Amino acid sequence: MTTEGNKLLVIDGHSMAFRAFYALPTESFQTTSGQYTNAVHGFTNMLLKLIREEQPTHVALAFDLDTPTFRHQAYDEYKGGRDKTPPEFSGQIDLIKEVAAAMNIPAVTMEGYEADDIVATYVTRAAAAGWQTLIVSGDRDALQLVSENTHLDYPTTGITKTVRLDPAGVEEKYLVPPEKYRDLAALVGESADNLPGVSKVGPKTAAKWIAQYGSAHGIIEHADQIKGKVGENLRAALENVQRNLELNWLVTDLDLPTDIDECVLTAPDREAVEPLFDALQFNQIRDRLFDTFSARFPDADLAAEPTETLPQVRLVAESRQLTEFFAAHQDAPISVTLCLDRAYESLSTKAKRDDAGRVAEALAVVLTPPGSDDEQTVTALAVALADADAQVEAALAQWLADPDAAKLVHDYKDGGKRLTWRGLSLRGAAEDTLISGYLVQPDRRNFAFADLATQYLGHSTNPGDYIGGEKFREGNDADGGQLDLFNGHDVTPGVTEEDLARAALQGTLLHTLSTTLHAELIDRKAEHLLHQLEIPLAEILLQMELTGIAVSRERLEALDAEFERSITESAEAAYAAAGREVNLGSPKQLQAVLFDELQLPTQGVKKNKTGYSTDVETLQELLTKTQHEFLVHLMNHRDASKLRQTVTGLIEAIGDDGRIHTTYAQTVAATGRLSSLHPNLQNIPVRTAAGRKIRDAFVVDRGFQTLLTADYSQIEMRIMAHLSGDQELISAFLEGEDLHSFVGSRVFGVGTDEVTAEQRSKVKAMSYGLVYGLSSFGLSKQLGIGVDEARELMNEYFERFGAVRDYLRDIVAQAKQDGYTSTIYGRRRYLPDLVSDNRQLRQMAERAALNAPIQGSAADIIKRAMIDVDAGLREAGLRSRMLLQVHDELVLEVAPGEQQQVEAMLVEKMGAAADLTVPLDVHVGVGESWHDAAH
DNA sequence: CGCCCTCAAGT
DNA sequence: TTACTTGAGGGCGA
Repeated sequence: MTTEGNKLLVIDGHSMAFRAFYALPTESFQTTSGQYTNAVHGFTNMLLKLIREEQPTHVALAFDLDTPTFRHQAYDEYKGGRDKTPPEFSGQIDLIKEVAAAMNIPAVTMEGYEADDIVATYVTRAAAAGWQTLIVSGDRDALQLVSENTHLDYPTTGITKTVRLDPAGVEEKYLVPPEKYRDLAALVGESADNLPGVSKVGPKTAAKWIAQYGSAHGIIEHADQIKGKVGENLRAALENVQRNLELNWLVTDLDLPTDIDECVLTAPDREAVEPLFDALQFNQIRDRLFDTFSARFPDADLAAEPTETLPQVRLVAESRQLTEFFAAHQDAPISVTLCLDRAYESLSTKAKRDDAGRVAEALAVVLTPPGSDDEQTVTALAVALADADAQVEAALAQWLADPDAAKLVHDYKDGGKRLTWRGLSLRGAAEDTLISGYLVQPDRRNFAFADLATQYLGHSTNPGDYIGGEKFREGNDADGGQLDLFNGHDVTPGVTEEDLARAALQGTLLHTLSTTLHAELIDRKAEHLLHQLEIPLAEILLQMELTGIAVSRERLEALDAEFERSITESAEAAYAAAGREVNLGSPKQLQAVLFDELQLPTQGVKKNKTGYSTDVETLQELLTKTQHEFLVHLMNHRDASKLRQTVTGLIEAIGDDGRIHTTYAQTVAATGRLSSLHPNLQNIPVRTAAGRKIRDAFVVDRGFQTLLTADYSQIEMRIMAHLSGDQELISAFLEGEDLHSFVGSRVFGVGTDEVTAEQRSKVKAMSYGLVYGLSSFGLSKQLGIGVDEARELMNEYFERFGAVRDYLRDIVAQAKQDGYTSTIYGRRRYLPDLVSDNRQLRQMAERAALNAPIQGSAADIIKRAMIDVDAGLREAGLRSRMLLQVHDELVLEVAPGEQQQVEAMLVEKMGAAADLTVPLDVHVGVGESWHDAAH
């Protein structure tokens, strides 16, 4: 029975599900019940796209089983060495099969065979019947099936991008025609299947041989004629090649449970789709599925669910509309979303990042009131910033700047900055879903609004541009047709009606999302962290970022030149010592020079994934052993390069105002710390003299008297004393003695003034190490002493400070029980890996559990201090201002005549920021530069 | 061009 | 086999 015109789509389900799994982030695709769905999501999308675009008449999915196949029986190590399937993936294959069932598409498996064999059998039958076939598979074995009527879609990146291969395509890409691909693969080997081939033989050599001898068998027969090293390798690996040939041959005559005729595509089973997609929380995909099939099967009952209704948006024409709107919604917060300039989206990521967001301007402000139950659609107002009249802009400006007018936002700090650049200001953030999302899930990487909406509201639509930038990942190409609804024309320069509607949609979702997240925070009694700590802090950080810190361009440029000279000199000296030029910044090339050419001893040298390490520690050890001159020049070169890199970064970051404006990331560090970026001002060198010169370039600006630094001394050990309640440690701080001398005296049983420098540095390393979960092994390495001596030191330490040991033990046990750690102020960090089967993961989580309450409490304390200091400055009517925060240090710029008052206020407020059983010691310094102020 | 790795700066 | 970060540059493969 020949049925010309039929077209079969056959998909290797396992390989494509895996591709989908790695292409999409797990954390963005999780149902409320916790089931991950990223692979299901990606796979289903891909399937629908293929059905829509390829219009197949027949569709089949092939899957592997967990049980061994005939290949495993023939070769024990087949597919050995593969990582275990990630737990997030498990169950998703079954869900994909359920999706297939709901769509009436067969998902075929065969005991003892792989998905590939099933694919091969379908392809063979379809070819015999004269059908066209499209294979979709991420497994290279499928290449051998390509023919005139059978093409292969092979994924390149992710799952969205594939390359379609016909016989010519296979030959172009893999250098041999499809029917010879097996021969090539057998020679080259297939690492994914743990099948080694002939060493040093890659596709090019293999293809050359195949051209010469016709096939792998031909090559084996003539193996003795092949010259050189590769010939030897070939003769040594003949068994491999034979075995590979037996294993990479696909079975084409399986007795499949579903014949190709039964794979005919029919309408999906609506009764099955609805509950399944409800459970998966796939709303957008459901619409797409019904759209796809209703075009194909007009008679089936597949009318799409009513499409989402975007909110109504009214463009404000006169200020009265705004004042009435504000009056009507006085009692409830209004969400504020921004339409950003889409023109910047086409810029490269590099260009966008270099200017740290300064490029994407706010073009329109959209204000959305809370929705009500009886009213499906709400009406939002939009103000076009480019062509609003003066009165409208004034009314908007007044409301935005009013701290008592409650707003809902996502990323207050970013939005506030963009509005400031347009001459507006933003105050009165009642809720910020960026921050509440972070407080709920501090380990999360990405807090894009759309992703939070997807996770918490199951709303996988495109809310468009919003405060915080970044469009919904799925992009617009899938629903590009929707633009027609709005004719796509701009209602104000750069902004279409759809943009406004999507911003308003985000506005309505913001109301729901903030309620959801807020409820979670109340549930864990952490709501005060949002309203009393993080949101007030965001306002302060916004001001600090806008203010920036003055630098001396001259000093930086002088340093740049100085370091550049030093780089050149040390490089030349290094080349002379090595006997040749080498890229000193390349660990790989250094390995060659150090260990091959210079023959430095490799014994005991630390290794990493690429071979012997070339980090400072290693280089220092080598220097001690060999005194080789190259090492000195290399290390000088390293130092100078690193310093120069910092300096050039700073010079590039100088703004038009002569100041450097960092950006604080408030939702990155899982412990609650801030981080600083573009540029990072929290890792400016300080330990070396050359490095400190860089700090000398941060200076007080005209109109101000001095820079001032205020830092907490040993805040983490003080928190340790407080949390553990260790009387000995507490008394150390109460007596105000040098901490490490005190600890040393107790550990070594001598008087505080008899502790030697060596003893002091040992217990100092130990004290700091404790906070990070240091082991005796680690301590021995750090101090360069034996493991036994390190263990002895730890025992002695814990003997004297027993409550510390108990605390550290209990904190891990408690975290294991609760699933999370808490800071003094209730900031949680969830550590699911504490119960992981993987020992390394588990131990990492245990160390994180030791550290999180301490580092996190320190972060909370300085945040509280910043809020109190800011209030102190304002209440006293001072002009002095905070510029930087470096974890336990604040840098301020002091106005003339305010120094004494500011100093006293800082010491008082920072000291009182937490009520611990030990005092908080604050050290203050002033000076013309950051370096001077720290001394 | 994007991704992974190594190295190094800070608290 | 010590926590938390940002960032540059090399090397490799798509």
